[in-house]
Amino acid sequence: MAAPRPGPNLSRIATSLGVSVATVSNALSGKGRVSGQLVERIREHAAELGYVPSQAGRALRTGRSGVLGLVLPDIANPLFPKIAQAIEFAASAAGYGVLIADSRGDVAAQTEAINRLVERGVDGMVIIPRRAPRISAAACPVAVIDTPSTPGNTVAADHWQGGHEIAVHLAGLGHRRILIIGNNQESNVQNDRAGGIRSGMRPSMHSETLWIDWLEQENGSGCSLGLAEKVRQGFTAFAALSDLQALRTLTELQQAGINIPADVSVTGFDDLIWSPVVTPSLTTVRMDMDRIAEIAVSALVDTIKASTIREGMLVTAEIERVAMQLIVRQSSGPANLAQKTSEMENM
Amino acid sequence: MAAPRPGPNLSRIATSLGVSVATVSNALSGKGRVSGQLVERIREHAAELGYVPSQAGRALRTGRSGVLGLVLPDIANPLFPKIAQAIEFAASAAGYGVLIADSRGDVAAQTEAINRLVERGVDGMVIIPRRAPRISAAACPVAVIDTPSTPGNTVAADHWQGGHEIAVHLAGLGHRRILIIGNNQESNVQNDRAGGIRSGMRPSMHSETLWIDWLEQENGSGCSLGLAEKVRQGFTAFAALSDLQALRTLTELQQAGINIPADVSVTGFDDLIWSPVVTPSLTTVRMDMDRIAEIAVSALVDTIKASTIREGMLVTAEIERVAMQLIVRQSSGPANLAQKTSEMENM
DNA sequence: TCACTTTGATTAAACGATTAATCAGAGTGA
DNA sequence: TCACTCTGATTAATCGTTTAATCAAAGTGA
Repeated sequence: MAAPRPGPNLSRIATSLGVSVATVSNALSGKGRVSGQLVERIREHAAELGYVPSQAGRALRTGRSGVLGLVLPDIANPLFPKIAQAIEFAASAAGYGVLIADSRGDVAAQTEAINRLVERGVDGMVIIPRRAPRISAAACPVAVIDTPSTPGNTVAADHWQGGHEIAVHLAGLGHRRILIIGNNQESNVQNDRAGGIRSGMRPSMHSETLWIDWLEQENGSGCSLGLAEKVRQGFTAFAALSDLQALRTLTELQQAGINIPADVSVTGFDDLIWSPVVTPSLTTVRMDMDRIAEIAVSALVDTIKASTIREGMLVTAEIERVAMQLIVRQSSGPANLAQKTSEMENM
Repeated sequence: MAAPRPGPNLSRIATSLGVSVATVSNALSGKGRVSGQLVERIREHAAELGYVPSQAGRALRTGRSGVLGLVLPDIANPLFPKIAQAIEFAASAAGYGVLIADSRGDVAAQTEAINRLVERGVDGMVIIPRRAPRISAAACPVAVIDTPSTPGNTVAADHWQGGHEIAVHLAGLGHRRILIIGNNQESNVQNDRAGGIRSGMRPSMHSETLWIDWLEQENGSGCSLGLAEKVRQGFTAFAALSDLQALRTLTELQQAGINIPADVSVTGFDDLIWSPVVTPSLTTVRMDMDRIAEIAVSALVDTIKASTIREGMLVTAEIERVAMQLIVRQSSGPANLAQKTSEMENM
């Protein structure tokens, strides 16, 4: 009735070679004391038989599952593919598998999702929170990727600096009135990005911030952002806090007959998949997700290896902020101003 | 040195209540023969201690890990969040965890990714292939989600019917010349969608197909699609085979000063995240990923439970095609023709 | 009362790997 | 030759769960 055995196991290899299981285990893991000659014979034979160690057996004995959890409270975020890919890549390079857990945006379900991961015996988890929920200390090491200003953050892109780059870029192009377009004011990430933009503006410049969530609460989702009116008010640059909002901005302006970048400039954040292929292609700022993931995972793995028992704790990394990179494309250009004196100031 | 013990286990509960481990196991699983009274006492005490069964121990004994693998050869596909979310939801409802594996587009790495999953002891896997690579029979049941026309497909959206819906919609609006815009001709999904569109056209209608990959191989990635020229040639409808291409089409036309939907119509596929919020919002066709995932996962789980040993096989489901739903938004409208006789035919 | 079934529990053997402890034999120096 | 250290291997315990086999006691029918 019970499952016979799919593949070969240590003892099969052992009896087949006339040695003990311990020797086989030692030979394959490189621990213990086995003569080089025998090691080679065992390795060869194991490869021949297509031996794959049973994770279950190993996990039971060592107390380590070799699996990390990835918690995404907002899997629908278009940033997700990049994050998932980067984490999966870094984890599998470190010999770990990645178990995903999603709470479909529901904050209450996040705790449940985390518990599910713990029950499955993950050795640690990477959490990408949204709107900074309190990370309830789980029963394993936890690395948080959000933004440097979030308490408990392990590593993240330097969203503030990214915003700064955008502002400096726009200032250099002569823009004086910038409309910052965000989604939700409670997002730490978006706030840092907006703060960074403001910090990079010159004293002579002016900015306003428009939060789409507020607007949609009044006018319904998918409503117009009223950007044509903003153009009339003298805004020449629209700095969205995410490429999704940048796209929305871009198309709304285009539909209103406003030319980009001739009339106004639009910038985004994150360099999402569509950014290079829309017309005009989007000037944006990119986070080095591979590097962030690599730092987060290696910090997590270090903590896992250091802790003798499975205890809950927030992981810290040496480098906790990774610079964002400005990608200048077609959607940003020189400000279309009556008096172009501002360019002079730049020299 | 070795991990002491994080939580309580069966034997701790057993000794604490003065019964045997087997009895505790039976009481908690509802198998064997235990008096109702004792069952209750054991359950209470287990809950009190916060007992969580060790997956490792269970997996070792039963040969089942309770984990499914999700293989995405192209995780960067913007469709991924929806798929991942739906699969994860269906799997966790069925009591399974989801381990992701990605090959970063590299076809060769796909086999390696599958092997990694097998090594981790997944009970089965869901594979979403791209460009129909041969699914090398893995050492476990496999459900394939691609398109009904792919051999070995388990369940998928009815891409053909989705295309048909698009064509009927455009025909009803009076369009006569349709440009189908796809990415890659080798994709089964895109071919089925295109075929569906052609099948829904009336005899009087004409279509051409433009494959972006070809164009980019000549002109570089991110190049113009030359759509303004197509408009001059009399095309009034642009049916993209994915919302990403639809977006590219939309913005290129807008930038050329062509109004949508007044001058021409644009449609997409998949109802991706930006489709409702761009201006004009995108007419598209949506697949019921939740239902597809539910069918795939439950078929997979059935097969897993039926097979005594872990054997490789392609899973089949009762329902293998799920209808797509047309979402009419602002980007499609009546054809702007010189002679509007075509509308008459529709009556 | 005896043979037999039913009930409610226990015993013990796996599953497959890791690893501390042990051991036989060979080599070494005095 | 004796005592000692290495080397290279084996033994056996252990992780936590499941489950077939066993068993004692109680109930049943003749």
